[in-house]
Amino acid sequence: MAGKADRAATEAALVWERPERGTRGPAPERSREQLTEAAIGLADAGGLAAVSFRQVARELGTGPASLYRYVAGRDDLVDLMVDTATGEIDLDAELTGDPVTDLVALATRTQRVHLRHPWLLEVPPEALRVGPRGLDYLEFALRALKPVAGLTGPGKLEAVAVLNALVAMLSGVELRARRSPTGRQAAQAAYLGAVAGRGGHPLLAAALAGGAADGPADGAHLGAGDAAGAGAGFERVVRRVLAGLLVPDPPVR
Amino acid sequence: MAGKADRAATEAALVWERPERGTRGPAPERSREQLTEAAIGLADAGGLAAVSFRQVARELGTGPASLYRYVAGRDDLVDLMVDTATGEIDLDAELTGDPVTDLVALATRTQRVHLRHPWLLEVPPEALRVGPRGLDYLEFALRALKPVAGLTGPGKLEAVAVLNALVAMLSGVELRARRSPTGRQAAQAAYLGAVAGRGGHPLLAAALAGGAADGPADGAHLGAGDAAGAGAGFERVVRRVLAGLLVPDPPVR
DNA sequence: ACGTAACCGCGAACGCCGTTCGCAGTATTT
DNA sequence: AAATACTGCGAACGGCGTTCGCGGTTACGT
Repeated sequence: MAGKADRAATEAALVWERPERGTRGPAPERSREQLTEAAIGLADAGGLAAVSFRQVARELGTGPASLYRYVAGRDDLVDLMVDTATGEIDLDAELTGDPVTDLVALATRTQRVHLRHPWLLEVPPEALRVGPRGLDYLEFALRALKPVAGLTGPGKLEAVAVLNALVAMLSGVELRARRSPTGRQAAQAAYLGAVAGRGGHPLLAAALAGGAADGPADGAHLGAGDAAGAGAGFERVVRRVLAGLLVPDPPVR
Repeated sequence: MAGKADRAATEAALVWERPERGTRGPAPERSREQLTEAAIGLADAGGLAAVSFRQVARELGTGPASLYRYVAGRDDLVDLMVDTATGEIDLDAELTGDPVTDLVALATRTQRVHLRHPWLLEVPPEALRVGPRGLDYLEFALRALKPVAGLTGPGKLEAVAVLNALVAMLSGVELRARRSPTGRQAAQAAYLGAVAGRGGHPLLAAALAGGAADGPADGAHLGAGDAAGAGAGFERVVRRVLAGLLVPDPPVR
């Protein structure tokens, strides 16, 4: 009784579980890989918003409806894009055996991918989206975490999640620092400066204006939480966070 | 020469810099606050996607076009929503003087707001969006960070950014753990389990299946990076990360 | 005092979006 | 040879953000 409806509901909800093509009809003229490639191209150029079924279809010389033979909807396409980008992270690096060092290196390689594909930061993190390459990534990170004693399995996964969130955020900072500020961004900076001068937020004003020990810090060229010597600071911040997260016995105070 | 065009380009790009109403015409029948309230109501119920100009207008008994008298576009509305939600974070708490303790407390209060307004996690972090209450929040965080010696001003802002990213991620974990898994989520969990059983990712399989020291960890009830005893673990993780981030001299190795 | 400039409300419309339907054509199974 | 399961895709649906333009209203400039 439940069999059929049950199967229809649970069966193949994710792309990874659906076969790329059936065994019956004519050979498909395109492939998931082609769709993904076209979509990533569009996203690299114009952000995730530029990835519409209509645009992707145009890129491939067909109509939007045709894409549904390869993919169940836009979500599937994004899944494929994310997993493909994840696959660009090099997982062949040798491990030194020191988890912090190895994860910092992994984070650096991950950030490079983020900088190459800024749309990754626009992907809504609501639904998780872990495909085959994502699983390889997790497995690699867990391998790097193997020597850590004080953490349970789920605890290690949580550490990886923290690392990913950290890399994403720092990549966003770096991206905004590189791009010449768009209208909105300039407006935010201006607003921030204006409020800082208004006197109600002295510490914020001080933090924005001064105190850069090593880098240029005129202040206005960066966004809000963005003010930081991002380039060289990346490894430093990641290392510190990981060190704090992985120590067997946390500092008590 | 540049005066007019320049002003038109830079003038009042953000909601906070535009007056709520002019001095000329009839009094507006509604207010930005009402729009914001309606929008937040819709978002609380149906996610950020449920916040459309048409829906908000319907909620207020008018047409979509009318809203443009209060707000320049959807982005402005989201700005208002975020800042209003930020205002729900209590900033009247006494500071103990220990930055880590004070920031952990702040993080906990922030998480409560995230859990009350899950749509906050769906807000694209691309554009920063810091309004008046956001500034108050930053000022408060910087006040808590005042005793920290080894960090420059921008460095402190960076630390706050890390904290926020961390809270957002952990809130997402907590939210997914509470909600009964939707179709997609269940599918992800099933896929994860299937791959774990396939043998190619032994460490991942182990991490998913075992090793929960204190909480229920059957594995399937959680998503991918989500496996963790999230509830009680929140403070622990935040404390560790902050401790690592704020130590004057980072561990060398 | 009064003309006019600036503002409010809003119906109608534009161009985009994701997605569904249905049909003609094609390859495989029975 | 019939049945079956697939492919490609034109047409259409409902929803979206946003713009235009118009009639009515208020306050400023003189």
